[in-house]
Amino acid sequence: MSISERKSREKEYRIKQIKDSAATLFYKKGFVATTIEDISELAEISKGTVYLYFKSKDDLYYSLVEPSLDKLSKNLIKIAGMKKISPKIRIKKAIDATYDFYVKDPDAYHLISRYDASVFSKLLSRDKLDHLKHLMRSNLDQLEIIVSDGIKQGYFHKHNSKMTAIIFWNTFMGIIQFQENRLEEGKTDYRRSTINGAMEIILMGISKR
Amino acid sequence: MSISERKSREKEYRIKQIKDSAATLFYKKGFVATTIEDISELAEISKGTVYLYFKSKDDLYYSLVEPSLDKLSKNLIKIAGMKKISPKIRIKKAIDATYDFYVKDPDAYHLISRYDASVFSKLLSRDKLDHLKHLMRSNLDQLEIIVSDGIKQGYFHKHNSKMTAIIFWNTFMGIIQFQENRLEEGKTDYRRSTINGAMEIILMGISKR
Amino acid sequence: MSISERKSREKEYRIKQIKDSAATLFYKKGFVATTIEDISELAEISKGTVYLYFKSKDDLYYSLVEPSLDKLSKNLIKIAGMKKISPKIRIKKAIDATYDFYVKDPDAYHLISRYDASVFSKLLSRDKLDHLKHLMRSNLDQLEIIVSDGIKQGYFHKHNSKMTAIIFWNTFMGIIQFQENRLEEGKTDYRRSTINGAMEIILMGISKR
Amino acid sequence: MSISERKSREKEYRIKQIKDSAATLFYKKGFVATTIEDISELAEISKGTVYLYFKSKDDLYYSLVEPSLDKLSKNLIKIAGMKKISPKIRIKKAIDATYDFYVKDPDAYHLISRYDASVFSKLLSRDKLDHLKHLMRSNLDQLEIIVSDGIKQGYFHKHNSKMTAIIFWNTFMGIIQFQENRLEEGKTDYRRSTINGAMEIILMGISKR
DNA sequence: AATGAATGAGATTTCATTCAT
DNA sequence: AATGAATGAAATCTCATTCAT
Repeated sequence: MSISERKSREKEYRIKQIKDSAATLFYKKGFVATTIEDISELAEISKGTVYLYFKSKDDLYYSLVEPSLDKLSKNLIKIAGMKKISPKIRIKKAIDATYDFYVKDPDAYHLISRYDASVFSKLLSRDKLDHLKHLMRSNLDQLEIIVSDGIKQGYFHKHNSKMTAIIFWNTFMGIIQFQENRLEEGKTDYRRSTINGAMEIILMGISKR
Repeated sequence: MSISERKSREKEYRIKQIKDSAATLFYKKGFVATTIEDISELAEISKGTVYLYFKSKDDLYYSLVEPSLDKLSKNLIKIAGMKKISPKIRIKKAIDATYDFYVKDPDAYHLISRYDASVFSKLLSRDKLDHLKHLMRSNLDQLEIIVSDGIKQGYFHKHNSKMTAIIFWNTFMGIIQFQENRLEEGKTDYRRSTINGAMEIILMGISKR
Repeated sequence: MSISERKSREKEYRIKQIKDSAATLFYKKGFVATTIEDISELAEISKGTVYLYFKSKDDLYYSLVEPSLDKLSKNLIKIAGMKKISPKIRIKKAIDATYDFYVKDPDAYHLISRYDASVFSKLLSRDKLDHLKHLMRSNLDQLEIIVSDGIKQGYFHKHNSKMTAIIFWNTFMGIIQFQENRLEEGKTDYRRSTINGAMEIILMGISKR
Repeated sequence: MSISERKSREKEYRIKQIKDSAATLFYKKGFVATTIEDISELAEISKGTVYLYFKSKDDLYYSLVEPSLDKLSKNLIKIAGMKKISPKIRIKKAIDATYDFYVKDPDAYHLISRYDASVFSKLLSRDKLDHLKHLMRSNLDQLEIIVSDGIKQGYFHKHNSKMTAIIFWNTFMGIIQFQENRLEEGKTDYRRSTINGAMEIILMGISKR
């Protein structure tokens, strides 16, 4: 391993350290309540070092949220576009993709699920804010597309497809939140099964027999 | 009217002024971004006066959230207890009560719907926090009771009743949030109709035919 | 004296305290090297109080420089406009006005004479910076007008009037600076007489005999 | 060329690179606003390397100002000492030397002309500060010597020679500053001609006919 | 009871300087 | 000799809370 390779690897590691610490704290205490000092202490570096790698606090937040959200967004777009696959299956795939994203990067998921534009409207630049909003909106759009396909193809009852997408989306978020609270209290992990059950109910509710 | 009566009435009015202003601003800008000065200006009083009636900023927040949440909570408990009425109707009544609460005091509703324990865990005392959690949990519990009754009485399929309650609850919150965003963009108001539609779908999903 | 009168008077006094401290320190150490903490300590108040009366550090600077510079500017405009008075006398009046300004508010004078746009271009808003530049430029313009009149009326040799104005202006500033250094070393005060002498030389240089 | 020779030459070059970059930036943005990083980037070296050759930021500034000022100072001393040449001609020579210095190394000139002891009194050590002051003072002294000779030899009116020197010096600086501002605005370059004109006026003012 | 001036702790951000490689 | 990552002191500014009037 060359020196530059090692340096580059150490740099990557340092960035990961900071991002991990930030994600943990943002999740635990919220964006505003988390200070750069908190982050630097958890990452066991100095305050200045954070600014070596991230232009500002909101830049750090953005760099944490954007790639994960972007990836999920692209996955959902791909799934929504699989027109040959039945809408019911596609819905399940979309749920799987979202759950997968949640399991692989829970911190990022929480940042997204807690996302509250009003908190950041002063801190994030217009561009960044709009981009995040766009991604958030897109996820809902993909679900809507699938539902809409299901209606057109006669699988689902005629419902407002946007509304139906909202039902899926919010139920997902709500169950994760609720089940996590249960987990904290030391109970059995029913996250995946509850999600599945809930999605079944909604699918049942919208499907023709 | 005696002098003390008038004084007492003025005091009540003053407190209402402060609470209204705080609720509006907490909703519009979020808890952290709202300053005591903002609140006092909107209430047309001085900063010091706020502290005459409320111990601290978070005490003000708590006194805003608690009674509203408490009232809704009591309503839902009453509805859940109407064992003679069919679970389907009771669900609808619960939804009506929540929607009513939302329409009559949107600011308070938003405070509740955006309630994020982690943000306040540093600001609110342990008991206050626990009490709020308890009320939030209770609302879900009432929905669960109704669903559970519906299952026992053979109206609904056998599902996890807690999960079903979550579906109702989060769908409600999600639709309000989404439709409000639409309203802000100048579009038609579909809040009530979308709520109704969504609840129908979920009821359809869980009901036997 | 009513309570509000006294309060208002105390407020004025507080503002004066801050301005005086700021002017002293800006002059002694320069704008950048002077911290808000320095100012607040000299004024025997807290940091926060400075921000109670001034929006920002540059706002404080601006509020210090602008009125004084504005007053001088207006005086010079008035003098330049006294077309019935001979240019020679008007030049002397202009010098008197500037010296008067210097004596009455030496701190403001020094802030102006040290004014270096490049230092403030990052700190002062475009508007404020442009306004200050405009005032500085105006002073030179008035001198130019008088010189120009003198040339038209045959009193002065044909010279570039702008250049001649620069000679007057910079000689004034340079002498003050030099003589102040001498004063610091405990020598006799020759400020006024040296200014007079210098102005005589320049007038001699440009006048026809 | 031996290895040590090459090394030494490279070292010289490196130092020149740093100094040039620093001079450019100090002039363009001012001492405080210029960061060591800015300088190292312009010099195309690393931050650490700057500290290999200069003890500190102010040491770099000093090493930039001192030699330039020293050279000008020596030139003026030489000119002032040319007792056989008429004072009028010597004044012109002194102006030429200063203008020459300005044209050949404008960055250094600006560092000197903007030199403000108060800003550096905290940054530079006592001796360094005193030495710079001494050099600045010397330049004025040489002009004074020439003027004084002119008075003694009956060419000039009896004036305070120090004051007359100040007039020359500050007029020079002021004109450069003013004409540079004009140049920035895209106007014609009148620097040299305006300097000449101004010096003529002052000479006229002090000369007997 | 009401005011609002004053406080000062604490947040974000910058940058000269150091030091291990 | 050269690098540039890391440091941490210090600067600006905000705002919940106090308190004299």
